Amino acid sequence: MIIQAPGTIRRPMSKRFYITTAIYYVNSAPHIGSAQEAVLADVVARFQRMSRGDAYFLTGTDENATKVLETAQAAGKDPKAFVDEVAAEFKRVFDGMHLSYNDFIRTTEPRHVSVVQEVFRRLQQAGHIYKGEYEGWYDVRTETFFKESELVEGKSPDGNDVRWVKEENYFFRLSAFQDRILSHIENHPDFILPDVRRNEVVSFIGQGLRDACITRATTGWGIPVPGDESQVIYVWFDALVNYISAIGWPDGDWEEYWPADMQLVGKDILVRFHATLWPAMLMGLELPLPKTLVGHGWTLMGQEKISKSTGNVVAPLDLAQTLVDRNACDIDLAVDCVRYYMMRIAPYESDSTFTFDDFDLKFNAELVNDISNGVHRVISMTHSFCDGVIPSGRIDQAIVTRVREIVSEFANAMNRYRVDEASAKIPELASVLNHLIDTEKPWDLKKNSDPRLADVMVTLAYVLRAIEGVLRPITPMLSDRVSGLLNLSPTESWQQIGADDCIPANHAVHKPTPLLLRLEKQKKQEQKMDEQTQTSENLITIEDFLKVKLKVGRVLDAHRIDGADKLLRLELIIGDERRQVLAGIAQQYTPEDIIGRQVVVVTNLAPRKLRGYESQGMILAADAEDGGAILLMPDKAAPEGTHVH
RNA sequence: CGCGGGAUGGAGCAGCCAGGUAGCUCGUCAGGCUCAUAACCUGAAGGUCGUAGGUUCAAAUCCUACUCCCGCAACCA
Repeated sequence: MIIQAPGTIRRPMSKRFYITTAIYYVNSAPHIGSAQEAVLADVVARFQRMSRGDAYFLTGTDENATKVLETAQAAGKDPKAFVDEVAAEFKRVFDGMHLSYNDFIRTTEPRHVSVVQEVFRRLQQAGHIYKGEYEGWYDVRTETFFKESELVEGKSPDGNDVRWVKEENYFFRLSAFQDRILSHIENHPDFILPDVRRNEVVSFIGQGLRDACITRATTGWGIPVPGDESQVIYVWFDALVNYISAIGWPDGDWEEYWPADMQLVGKDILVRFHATLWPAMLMGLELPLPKTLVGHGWTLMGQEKISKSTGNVVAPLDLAQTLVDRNACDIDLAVDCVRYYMMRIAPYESDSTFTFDDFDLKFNAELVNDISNGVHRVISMTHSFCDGVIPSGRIDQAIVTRVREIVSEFANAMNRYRVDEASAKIPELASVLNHLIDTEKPWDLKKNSDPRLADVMVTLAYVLRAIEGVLRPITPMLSDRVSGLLNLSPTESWQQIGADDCIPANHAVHKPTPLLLRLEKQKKQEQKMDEQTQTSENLITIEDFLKVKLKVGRVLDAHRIDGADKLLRLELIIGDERRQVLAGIAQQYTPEDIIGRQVVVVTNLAPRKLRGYESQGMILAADAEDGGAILLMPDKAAPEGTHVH
């Protein structure tokens, strides 16, 4: 959805306000955390369009990772078809969330690929890229490099033969930019926000930057290195370029956009990429750096980080749909309510927490009780006391002052990209409205035919109009409904908010209709059903289970591993087979404890290397409450190698 | 001593950088109102601001040490 926001009709300033999100890795559809970042940027963009008349908002997808190829193949799909599918899903969700992006870039698009290659060429010509070698002791069997210090008696830690191997790659002289980046950070306090993140960046860079290996041997997916088809460009080096490829660099009118005013990314990808590699790349290209990088925190699900593996993913559109299903409102408003909630809990310095209970709470308390009901009160009274016409009267100047104060606090927060702070101003404004109603008691004025009724009613309409305006960047559809009820056109520019003439004299409003309805307490039954659905989705068949080969084994020997305080290296005998298995039980069990004991072993688990040792299986243990492990063992001795079901 | 963040009434948070009566939301209790969606408004109770020292006329805020949590990184196959 490319939205021509009302504000953009006005003549853009010499340089446009350019805002970007990170581009999203196409492993799955956006969850509430990644969508939140995009909504955050959208809110800033919409605010800028209202306040300065213009903003250009870019988002997109990151599609060139080598992993994409594997994921697609695992799903039995052609990689291009796979990324097309996921990118389309991102667009569907972003459109559904009312994002007003001006452009959606995909890193597999030719317009991006050619620019990445051009960036590579220019940096190479300028001497910032050189061909180098990765070299080290290579274990051919496990395809792994080892340092001299990691070798055990001239062999790999697993006992495999190793040989000295060199692999050629291209390197970017990141180290050469270290001091320039540091001094830029020092001279531009707003370059990295918040402060916490800037400190992290400074500390990271201060430890010394190493040149970055920016190419990989090709696997047939990714952007080929110009002039060397045997290699593809490392996915991060490729992805960062999207911010300039999307605006047409090096041709076209990219200077209208660059440098970006605000680049919004998660704290995880700020330090190593957006605040180091990216500025260095730009310096190498002799391009100015973005004005501000914002590294936001995470929204956690309860106590846990949102992740696919723990299954706590909440799809934002599904969350909106639950509001519809619970008869709170229609889908357009439901989406806005999710947007509102996301902004209210938007993490900035620290992480924030999402819970369904908190969502219900803020929905009822703020969106329904304060805002929607406040709107309804004013419109209803206009009808029951003034025949549906806002009379002409004098707006209370004390209220005007208070409203303008809150509106300007909102704007100040938005200009510092503190959308969380800004959105907290909305219930404040609603509270001005509700408080005013209760203190002025229009019903008494009406009963006593007090002429002050007109003044009060127009003041109420004035506050309502301001709420409509301030809500607009966050909840555009809800704002439309409010201006609709007021029978006024949407507030277009920020300067109109709280203006003296924002309510026409003797203005007829529409009939009151509640916008949002309260949510009843989620019944326990429903929650139970949710749980059941989840479990049934997680059920496996007996065939699935039988894929896991479990056998009884005995611990022949056990050793601690230097530098590892949780891991034990166990020598197991399983039937006539011997295996080395690593287990994270060292804090509960000493080697002496378990030598000679029988354990249950998963024998067909793919081997994995830990601390330089290969683990060829997994022993079963229960999770103790304190996070420790409780080993499972046969009730009575069973011959080693016995199958377990 | 791997890096970083945090500890503030029952819950979730702000205040700390630029020391000076401890604030917000939710919850609880009491009252009010009736325009409105059992919504709204007012008031009250509830905190020795993790612990121990220090600096200062004055410390939630600055300094030191300690305890406990949480991210990341790893060593949770």
